Amino acid sequence: MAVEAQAGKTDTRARLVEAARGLFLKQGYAATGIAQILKEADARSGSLYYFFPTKEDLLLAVLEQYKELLWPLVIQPVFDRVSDPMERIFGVLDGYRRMLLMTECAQGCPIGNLALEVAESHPAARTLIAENFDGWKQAIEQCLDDLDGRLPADVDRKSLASFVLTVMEGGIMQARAYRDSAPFEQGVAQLRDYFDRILDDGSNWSKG
Amino acid sequence: MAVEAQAGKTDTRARLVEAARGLFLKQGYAATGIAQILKEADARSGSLYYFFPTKEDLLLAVLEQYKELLWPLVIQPVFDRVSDPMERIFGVLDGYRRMLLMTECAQGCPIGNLALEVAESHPAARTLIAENFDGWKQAIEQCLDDLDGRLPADVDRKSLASFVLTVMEGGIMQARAYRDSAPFEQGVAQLRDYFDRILDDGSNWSKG
DNA sequence: GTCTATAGAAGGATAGAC
DNA sequence: GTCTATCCTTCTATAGAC
Repeated sequence: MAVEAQAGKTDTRARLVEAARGLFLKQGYAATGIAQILKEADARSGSLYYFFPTKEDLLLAVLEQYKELLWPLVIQPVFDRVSDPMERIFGVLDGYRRMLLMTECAQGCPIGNLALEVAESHPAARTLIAENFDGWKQAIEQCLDDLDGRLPADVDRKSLASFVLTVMEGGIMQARAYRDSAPFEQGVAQLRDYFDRILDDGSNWSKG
Repeated sequence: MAVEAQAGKTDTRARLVEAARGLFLKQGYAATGIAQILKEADARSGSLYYFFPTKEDLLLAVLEQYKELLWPLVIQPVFDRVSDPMERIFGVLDGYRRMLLMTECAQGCPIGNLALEVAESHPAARTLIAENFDGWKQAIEQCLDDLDGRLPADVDRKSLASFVLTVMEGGIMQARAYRDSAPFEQGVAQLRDYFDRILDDGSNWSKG
């Protein structure tokens, strides 16, 4: 009954978004051609331009999908596995470490890549990038709130969540530049050291 | 006597590098066309390909120039103005804050942009990007060494210098994504708070 | 070292049949 | 919604005169 409820309903749009997502991640936006996306998605240009009037609209669809997948793919799996709020934060960060290791530090954060490449020239994309960052930081902020009494009351949760993202993105950038995950791992370790110094419990539990 | 000591010696090569540098910074590498570089430099393609066999060679020249300009343009002016090692670090960071403010957060760190855009697809460029990062971190590391007794002996200077770069780059990325310098400034403030907690002098002098 | 002219491929996007 | 065919622009790069 729904508009697209027919059997054999088209998945072309989804294939195009998925192909574009992967290629933008590996090569960047400007370096990826429409023809390459079509080949990867096994689709023809008529289909692409039926769904997306311009290449930029395809980029926006990719960024919308990243927003939708943030919780189910990046946050929730960690939250399901880990209950301690502090360890949840570092569990999320560890997901990025794994991505670096799996790709030999070739691939990092897709949002970060696009942030630096298209932020200025594509205003609508920049907004979606900011919204992706917002969603990510809200997950971290929730962990900080859940720390309850362990985090001193005068600590700005939003600012600290923003700092976690800053360390994550800066660490990934260095890991990619050096093709070595060590700068990322060291940055995360410094961040943990910082948390240890902020937190009220003096047990230093996380450093063994 | 020297090879290029004639009066009216050509500056075409320098104009090409300068034009490419500015356009790569504003638009990225892939999004910048040769024709645009030629127009900006007021040169013709014959000249460009006389000096640079490929577009990538021009990129490498830009990255070499960044290496050469790091100290005279980024580090030395701060070191000349400020003597305290800790304030030198934050003086360098403040230079990036100024760049963000001057450009309404459109332009950040040129090396960081290129790191994420070309690191994987252009190996030679990636190496030069890493060398640029190395030079930057060496300047920070020198400040850390100059702190003498204020920094506990068990603190890894290299790792901490890497962390400063991580915070700088991650902060610039967020500033550009939000078109707001606040995330950068907050990140720097958190970094200073971290230093305050690490340093041996308990006076908390930097927080008033 | 610099010029003009242009090759040859790839770019994004469109038209119109089905 | 998908197909083929193609338009027009831009791209990187080259050729050859000066």
